[in-house]
Amino acid sequence: MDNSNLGSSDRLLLAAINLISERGYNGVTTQEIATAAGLSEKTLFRHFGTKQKLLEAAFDRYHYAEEMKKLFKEKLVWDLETDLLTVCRTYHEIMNRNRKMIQISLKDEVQLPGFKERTQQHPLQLLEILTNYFIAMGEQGKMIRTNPEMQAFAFMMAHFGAFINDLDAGKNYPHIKLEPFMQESVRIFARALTP
Amino acid sequence: MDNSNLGSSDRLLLAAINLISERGYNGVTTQEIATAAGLSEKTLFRHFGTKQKLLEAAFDRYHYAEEMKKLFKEKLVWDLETDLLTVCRTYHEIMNRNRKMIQISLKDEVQLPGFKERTQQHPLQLLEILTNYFIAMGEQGKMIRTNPEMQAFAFMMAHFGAFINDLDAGKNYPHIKLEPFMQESVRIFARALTP
DNA sequence: TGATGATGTCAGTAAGTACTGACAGTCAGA
DNA sequence: TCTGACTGTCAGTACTTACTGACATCATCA
Repeated sequence: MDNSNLGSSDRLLLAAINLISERGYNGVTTQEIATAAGLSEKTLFRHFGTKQKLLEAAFDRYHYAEEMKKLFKEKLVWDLETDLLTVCRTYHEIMNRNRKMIQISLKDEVQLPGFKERTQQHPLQLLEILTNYFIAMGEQGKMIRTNPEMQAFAFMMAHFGAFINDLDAGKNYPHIKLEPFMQESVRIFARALTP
Repeated sequence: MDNSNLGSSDRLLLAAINLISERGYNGVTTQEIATAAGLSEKTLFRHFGTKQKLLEAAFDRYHYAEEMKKLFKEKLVWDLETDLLTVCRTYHEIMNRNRKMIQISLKDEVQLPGFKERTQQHPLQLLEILTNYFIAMGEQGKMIRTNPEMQAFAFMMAHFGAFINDLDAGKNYPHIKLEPFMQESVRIFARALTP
């Protein structure tokens, strides 16, 4: 990765995220991070003071939140199959942007207060939005009215599972691709939930 | 945990699995493992030689495989809803037994050849079995015949996601319990896949 | 030119940690 | 009672690693 156009802090942050997401916090040395950033270890400490603060800075800078609600409100067209596809496309998009942070949070040897909570904010938000959407669809007679939250949860879990499964560059099930999976899962849920 | 009835090796293995699954390989010292086992560090090295070999021994001893196929062949009754419930119950059972090993494998700082592969053997097996089951059900006219592998994959991913989500003692969605989730997911897939 | 700010080099400290050797204690079984 | 297997203690080695201080370099800009 050539980040020579970026400032030193940014290069260090990116290198830290890359390495830590692959090998874990304790599996990477400050020396390695600095070298990967094309800088000296001394510079790393001049910028961030400690290794822990480097990770905190990376965390503050590269997490994306709050965009979920907006994305949904603007895009839904109140057709179950269409909307489910939008939802899971958006979901995978956001999860992919946060991929490395989620990987770090999964490994999670570090004791960063609020680290896990913040990376897991998105799924929680999505569950709430999707549940409300299912309820509204039920009231419009476009969906069966049985167990909206659990159904939303099941839909989410299917895509969460697929995302986690794909974290290591999709090595588990190499013949299964994301796009057809999204389409089939939407078909299944649409058929099951349509009155 | 009181394992005073077990032999020294077993106590060390159990302590290692517990600690490493929580904090990662590099996050735990041999001293801590020995203390947690109620033994001295020296004894740990007398038994296993190196920290790495301790983990390998734990891995060899506490992974469960090969039982999936048997379990299924004996239990299926060729009714979609019943069988799906059996499948996902068995799945969660096996995943839970392997819980700590899967956690270690997720953190995965260690370079154990074949470690990930072996912990991920079960899902692969299950996908194959479930796909063949879907095909057979289709031939019997008890299921729609469209995309059996992807449908099996979607069902698996839903439960894989739910399992991973539950790994940290179910802290993410505390109000959602496993059993009702299993039932609802089975209902969804049964409704979607029945002709 | 000279000052400033960011960086590199290098030597070094302090702590942690995997791992060893020597020696002693305990306890079951012959 | 003797033996042998197992364990603990303790001191210590060798290596790694987060982090620091002193000093040099270099580009920019007034």
